[in-house]
Amino acid sequence: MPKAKFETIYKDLKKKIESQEYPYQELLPSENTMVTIYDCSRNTIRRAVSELAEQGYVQSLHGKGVRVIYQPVDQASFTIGGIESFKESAVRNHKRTRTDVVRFAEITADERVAANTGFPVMSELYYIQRVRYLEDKALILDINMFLKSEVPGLTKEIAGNSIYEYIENELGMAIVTSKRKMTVERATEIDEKYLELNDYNCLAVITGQTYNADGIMFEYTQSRHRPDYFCFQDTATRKR
Amino acid sequence: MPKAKFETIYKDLKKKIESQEYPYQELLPSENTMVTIYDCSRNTIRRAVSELAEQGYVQSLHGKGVRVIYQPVDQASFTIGGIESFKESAVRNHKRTRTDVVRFAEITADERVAANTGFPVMSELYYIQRVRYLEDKALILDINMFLKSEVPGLTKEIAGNSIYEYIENELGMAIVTSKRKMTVERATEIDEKYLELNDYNCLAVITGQTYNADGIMFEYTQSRHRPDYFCFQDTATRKR
DNA sequence: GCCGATTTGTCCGTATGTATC
DNA sequence: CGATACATACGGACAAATCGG
Repeated sequence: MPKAKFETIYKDLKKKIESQEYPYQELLPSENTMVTIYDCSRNTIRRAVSELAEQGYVQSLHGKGVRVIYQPVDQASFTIGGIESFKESAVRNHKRTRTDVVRFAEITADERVAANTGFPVMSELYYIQRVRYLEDKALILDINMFLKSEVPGLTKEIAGNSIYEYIENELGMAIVTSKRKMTVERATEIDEKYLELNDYNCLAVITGQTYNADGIMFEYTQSRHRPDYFCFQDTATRKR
Repeated sequence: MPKAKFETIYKDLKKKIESQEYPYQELLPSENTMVTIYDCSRNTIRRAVSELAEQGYVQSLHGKGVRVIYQPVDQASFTIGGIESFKESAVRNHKRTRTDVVRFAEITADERVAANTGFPVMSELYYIQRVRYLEDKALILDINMFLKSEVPGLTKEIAGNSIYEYIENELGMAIVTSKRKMTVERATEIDEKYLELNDYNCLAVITGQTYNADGIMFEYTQSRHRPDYFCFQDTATRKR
């Protein structure tokens, strides 16, 4: 799958860092050393390393070397700076999951929907509400809208499994960029109906817009999370 | 300030996108065109564009061009995928701010603190609690710990202004990487004492570790936000 | 403090591959 | 098929930071 050279190098380094062959706070081999190890140009090494830096695995220090700053995490967490589906992150954490589709409809975007989601007015959409269970606990209420023209043939059955799997494998569509916004909102009746909130009166809400490889926004999602099982991770680098 | 060529190009493009000279959904000039515009190599252009893609401003489409996917935001928001201080984001949004330092102490990290923060046991630390006001509303309770050896001479007065300004301008230290974790937590008595939570019983909590240019973790922060004024933005790209 | 070796940062020119139109 | 546009890769040059002698 990774036919690009820099990517195989990236993955190899990442694996060695995660297995602590290159431990926390140590320096990676120098770029010139890695050039001979991987038999490639310095630019290719630099590309792989900068990808690692983006993901918060390493930090490069001018004149000194590239230091590993990755520390293994214990807790189940969502998305370390990438796009990952519910199912994928569950598998990564070895958890049992279930999904209930509580609503599946086809709608046309009116003014209000368009303003909220970013879809053009009059877009034909699938509207889906799902409850996500992890180890038999209802943790997430997902509201998805998909552009019918881009994601044709969506069914309730597919929604019960993994929509992303369908989109990528069946439709062969590449998902590229996702813009997300995290807020905390008051619980609604719907939330209380489907999720066990104990006595929390609010939820963590992630709303997102996803673009495909044609630059078309084809998905709007709102993920409403039960507060005590929610964790969102992120790495940032300062722009001078 | 931006002495690097790719960075001036990056900033110029960013400005043109934000001012909608290059509007949403349009294509940027092709790489070869920009090579003649900015009088540089294609690599330099690509570097600038890939930076924009990382920040969610554009998306490049193989064989077609580079599409603008930036949309202006209305709401006051914190950090669009970067490291930004409270003061910086306030200024960016043209808001009036105030900071109350409610606690300023020097402590030594015991086992428990070390385990929570990631500092080594026995580290000498500054411990700071601050309440942040935006337009006279108490929005954030900040708990900071700084490594004394890396951030010497910190005072209550500096904490009342901007610690990052002190670190970067006075100490000349470069802040590079920040790892953050977002969760939602139940409100504590301290939270209720300092923040007006209305009847929210939880808060948005961002905990983070910051590394300087030497790869040393010099800061641990916990930012406890009043839910109704909290927004966190993020852009992700899918790794194939 | 200076000098040289090492290491990362920036930039260029070029070649080739691949997707789009 | 050819032209255009982005993607990957190479090799080389010089700058800037770090470190040891």
